[in-house]
Amino acid sequence: MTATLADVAARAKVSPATVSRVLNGNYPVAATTRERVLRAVEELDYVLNGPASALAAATSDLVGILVNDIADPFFGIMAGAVQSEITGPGGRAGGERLAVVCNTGGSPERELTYLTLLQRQRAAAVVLTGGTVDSPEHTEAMSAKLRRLAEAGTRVVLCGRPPVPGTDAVALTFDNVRGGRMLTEHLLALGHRRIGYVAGPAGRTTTRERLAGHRAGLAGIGPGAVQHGDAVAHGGGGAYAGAAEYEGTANGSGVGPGAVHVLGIAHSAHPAQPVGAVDVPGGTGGAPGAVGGGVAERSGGGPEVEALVVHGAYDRQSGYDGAVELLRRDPGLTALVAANDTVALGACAALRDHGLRIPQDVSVAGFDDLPFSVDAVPALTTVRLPLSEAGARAGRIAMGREAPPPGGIAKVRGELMVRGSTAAPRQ
Amino acid sequence: MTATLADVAARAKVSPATVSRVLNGNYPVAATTRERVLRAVEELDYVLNGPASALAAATSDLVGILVNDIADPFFGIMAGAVQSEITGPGGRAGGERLAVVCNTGGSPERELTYLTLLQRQRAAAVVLTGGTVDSPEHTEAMSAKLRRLAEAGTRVVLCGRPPVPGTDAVALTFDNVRGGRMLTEHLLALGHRRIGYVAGPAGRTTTRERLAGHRAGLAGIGPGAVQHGDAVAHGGGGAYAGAAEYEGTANGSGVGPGAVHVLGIAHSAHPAQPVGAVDVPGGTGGAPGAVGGGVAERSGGGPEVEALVVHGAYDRQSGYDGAVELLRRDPGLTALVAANDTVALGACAALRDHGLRIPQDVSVAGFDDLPFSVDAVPALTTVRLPLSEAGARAGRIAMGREAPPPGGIAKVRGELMVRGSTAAPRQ
DNA sequence: CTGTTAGCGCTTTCAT
DNA sequence: ATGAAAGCGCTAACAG
Repeated sequence: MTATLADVAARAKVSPATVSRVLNGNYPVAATTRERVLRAVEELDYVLNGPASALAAATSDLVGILVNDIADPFFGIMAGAVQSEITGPGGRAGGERLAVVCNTGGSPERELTYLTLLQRQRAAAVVLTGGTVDSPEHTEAMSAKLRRLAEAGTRVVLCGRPPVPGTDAVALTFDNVRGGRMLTEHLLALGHRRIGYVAGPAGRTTTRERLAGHRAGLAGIGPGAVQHGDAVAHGGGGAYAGAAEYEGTANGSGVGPGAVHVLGIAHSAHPAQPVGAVDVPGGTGGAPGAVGGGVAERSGGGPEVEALVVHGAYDRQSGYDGAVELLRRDPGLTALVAANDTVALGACAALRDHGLRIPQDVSVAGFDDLPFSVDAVPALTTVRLPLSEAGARAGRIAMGREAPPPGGIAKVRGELMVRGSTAAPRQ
Repeated sequence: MTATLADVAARAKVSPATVSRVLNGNYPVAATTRERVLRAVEELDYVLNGPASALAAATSDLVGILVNDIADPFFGIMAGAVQSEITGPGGRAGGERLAVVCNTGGSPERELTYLTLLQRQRAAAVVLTGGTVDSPEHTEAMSAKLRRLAEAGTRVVLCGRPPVPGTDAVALTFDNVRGGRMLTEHLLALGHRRIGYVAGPAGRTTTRERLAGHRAGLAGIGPGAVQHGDAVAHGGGGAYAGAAEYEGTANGSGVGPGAVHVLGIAHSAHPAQPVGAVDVPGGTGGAPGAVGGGVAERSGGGPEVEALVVHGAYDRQSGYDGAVELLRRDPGLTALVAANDTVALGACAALRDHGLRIPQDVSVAGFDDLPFSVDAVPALTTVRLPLSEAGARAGRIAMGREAPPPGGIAKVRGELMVRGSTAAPRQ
């Protein structure tokens, strides 16, 4: 019923091979012949059979993009950027490449399943975005799977995810540790000493990294401990650049024009009143990225700082619940750091519902700098991640249009955006 | 290099046919044989060749999802919902179906191109989300393309998009007209008479529909003109149900428990000072969904109401620019309706930058009720669209797991969410 | 520059 | 319940 290449060949009075050559355009064909073929294609309304083409050529036009949750702009922005780069001529028969977006919900099993499915499709490339479950088993399984994909000729790029040992998958990782640290150091510099932290789901790389940054900040670890000067003023879009000890390949957009270099000055912290982390009751059900959620952990903030940490999903509800819980644990806290902007918004809502003003009573900080964050009232202090740029770069690398970073790993930095939601604590 | 079905067959000492049958599981195979085959698959780390399978079986596991902008949660939410429904066993060899998300950027050409690409892949189904360019040419081209896809066995479902005449594609359309009207009637009922409207890009279905609703509201057209009672109170999540004259299949989530039936009462509008629509200068460049943007149109609000309409892209910047422009045209306006929530947020920012308070000085309303809208300060009055439910339904229909609505067309209603951003005008 | 000839790896009658 | 064999529609050597 549907026209085939042979039909076109017959109508154009050429061989199937010639039609194929015209369509793929990678082979010299006489202009007049090409004309004839193209006309036949038109007349027959012929559309190439993708599977047949892929089978014969042993390659496909499909590019897989793994995301935890496509409804979350964090992933949507990256996926869109990847997609914009894989697009354009280059696929078979002059066609474009198609993005297969796989929603894993953060589940390790689904990640693996989708990878198999993409392998089955003989995907040209696969881009894995965002964090993942942080366990040796999953890492091992992932490693094996990615190795197999690579063997089969599929290019693998990680975007916003830690490198996978044992593979040569290119990794564009976000420097979450540094970002988390900048945020907390910013708050410490403002004078905050009782800082709550609404973390993401336990057992995930992003959660762990950001939390580690927070703790490093609290502990005033190393020469990088900072004190802000002018950049502390809120309301603007102040930029922050870490000191030189932060290694890693910097992403081009990491440092704004108003960058402020900071010095290593240790903080005297509030006398400790150690508090173990608690989980947010409820609120994490069914949320994408909600994994585990029952793991309590001890604060690593050292004896001089008070640590208040709760875990929850990467969603608004968890932010709300987490803030409520933290307020219960320490009604005197003066600042809240959230796992990301969405969580921060939820936390803001909880604070308001408790009659607390932001930032007069409690400062709030997020992470990611999603588009809506600047429109929060007050605008959210956060760490801007160059999601779009990173996604685009991942896409180009996946297409072989850009050389991978040296060593196959690039650490992409975020930029501290100091805005209205953080200020010095009262009195 | 990669193992093939034949390799598995050899190792399991059966014929390729048997391996195929085991893998696809739609055929009786002796338990012991199956065991043997499965073990061979394991041992060889065999992964089915998708293209070969699709070629032989003449079907694929791919489902296309067309979106204007995957980075926009409006589309992300729908795409995610579609994806969650097409997932699960049912594809070839027990594998799942894969979602091919195509970012059209709102471009008609790209819509058509992607449809061809999906046809080439012999996609099992295609779901087209959101509005599109509203021209006879594009509709005609679309119609032809969809017809051809349907002929080739691809199921086509429209989600949040008007039906395409000449096709039997199932359409789940949003009742944007009604939503737009509810919003404007809500403002009129509050006492507003000088209402600005920041519309989407000219020439798009969604823009046209929402604007038509706005104008219908202004004109107090027909028996459906409304006056709100208790539901007007802001701050809550009041629900609104239109009068019975609204035909169309109602979506289950369209009407909340607190629905208020309204009566046909005409509004006396402010003496007219007709103002033609103007375009937002700049700000629409490169934005997804930005199409045209240079088309001026006359107000259709009738002689008794003052119409202030500007067009722009569906993004924050357009909202900002649009509000600035409207304020310039009429510094005395008391309310602003935006094309969607994102645009509304931009408008809010502009108002604040002009020293205007929301809602005391100017009321603002959006459309869609995206997740962040409730966290705006004040929370945004808007029309909630059941994006997730609609997407899920579209997915099920595309999979043949749910019967299409009678006539192949269902009108999905939005729900008016009255919140803090709208109030009675001053004095 | 164009035609011929083999497959690519799998599914599916049709036998047995 | 299993095997044999004939393609599915296209590409890619290899001739010419």
